[in-house]
Amino acid sequence: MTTAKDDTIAMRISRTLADRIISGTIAAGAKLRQDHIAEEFGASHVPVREAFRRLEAQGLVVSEPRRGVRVAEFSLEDVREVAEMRAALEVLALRNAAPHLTKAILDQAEDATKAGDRAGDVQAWEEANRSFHRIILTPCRMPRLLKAIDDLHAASARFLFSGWRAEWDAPTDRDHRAILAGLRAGDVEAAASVLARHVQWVGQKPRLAPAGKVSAGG
Amino acid sequence: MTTAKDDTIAMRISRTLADRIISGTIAAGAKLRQDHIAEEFGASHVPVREAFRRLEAQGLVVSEPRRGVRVAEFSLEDVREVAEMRAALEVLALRNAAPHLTKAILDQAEDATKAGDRAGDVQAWEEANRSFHRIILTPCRMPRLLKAIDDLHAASARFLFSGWRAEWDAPTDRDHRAILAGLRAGDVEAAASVLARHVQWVGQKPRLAPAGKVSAGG
DNA sequence: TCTCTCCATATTATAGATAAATTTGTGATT
DNA sequence: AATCACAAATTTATCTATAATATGGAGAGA
Repeated sequence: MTTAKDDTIAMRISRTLADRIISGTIAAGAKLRQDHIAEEFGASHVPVREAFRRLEAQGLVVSEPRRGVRVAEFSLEDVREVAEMRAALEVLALRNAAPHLTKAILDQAEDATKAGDRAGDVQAWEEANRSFHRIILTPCRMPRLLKAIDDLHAASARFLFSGWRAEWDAPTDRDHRAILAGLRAGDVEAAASVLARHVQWVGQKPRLAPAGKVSAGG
Repeated sequence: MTTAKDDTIAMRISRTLADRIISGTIAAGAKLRQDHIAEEFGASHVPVREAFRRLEAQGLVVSEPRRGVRVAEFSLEDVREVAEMRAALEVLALRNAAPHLTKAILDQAEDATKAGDRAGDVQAWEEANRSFHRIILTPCRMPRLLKAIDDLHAASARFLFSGWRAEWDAPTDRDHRAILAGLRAGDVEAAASVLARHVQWVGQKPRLAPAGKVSAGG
């Protein structure tokens, strides 16, 4: 665990709040009151405010000048927007990563896919999905791009956890395998094409599930 | 002027510092000392810290945990990365903006191009160039995308102002006109293709100019 | 019922205290 | 005599505590 020592309190607060917002623990539109958060973390409001700025930049909260910050609402339009941005940027990343992909990396990605198959709940599946994307894109060696993709991924995950989309597991592993097959065959364009469609899938208009319980199994 | 009243001190500081960094008034690698900046703005260090977080998210400064923040260095690789990201995102924005483009908007964009022709220095030219892109992309109605493009544009401008590239005016107005022609003809793909090449032009390896004086005229 | 004023709550900013890191200076060893 | 190591001091970021400012609502009067 290298989580604790080298980074600032503001970072810790921002990460924790981001997790809560993404997982839906804090609902969209909820007011974030800095005094309460400060008290909860045993800190003062100044690092909390810094955390707010970071979350604002990630698009997870919106800040009205003298009225505080609220968890950002996200409409279906927002989800579609994020999905299209992800598609564009991940394709770019994959094209630049392709020359540096080794068999070992692809094997690692395949492991992540299998972990996704075994996942019992949305959290575990999302974790595996994120891993897959990160593994095949990181070798592009474009740090700014990767950070942008990460932020977009968080926004997507928020949507996923909200329960608007019940069918979270079926088509994805097929896509993952198709991407891997393309990469193994050296057909980067085919892989990129599947990736673009795959990423935008989450932005497709889903059949609205009552969100009560997200079906866990197969 | 609505600049002063409704937004916070941190916003003002962050905007001013961003301008300085982009224009090169503060050199890359320079340390930003919060007490000095606080004193200069007649404020305390807390809003300065908030401004730092915002600049960090924009990629204009890098923050080492207990050692302060420095103006971000940018290598040729970074410039290329930003250019590729801009190309991908601006093409996406243009495709989504196209259905909403009217003749009035395109005329406005043409005016911006002409303003670029008349520009006597890099600042004025960059202003006009930025206007052109903003005018044709804003109708895409994707706020998150537009903000991301804006940040990337700032990073590009930083490179331009640094004097690494002396020839800043020649090919661009031709590109702008080609984009407009494509849009007027309803050929969005052609326009998008020119736009992608146009944006990446700034990322091409330039012939290193001694940066002493950037040639002003045509 | 509408409006104006007053009060309460929460954000924003300031000043001061604490802790960490770099730098400088001194001493010892080669 | 020079260089390396260790320690003290200054500088700088980070955090806490406190004061000021703005906003929203409630209550009273027209």
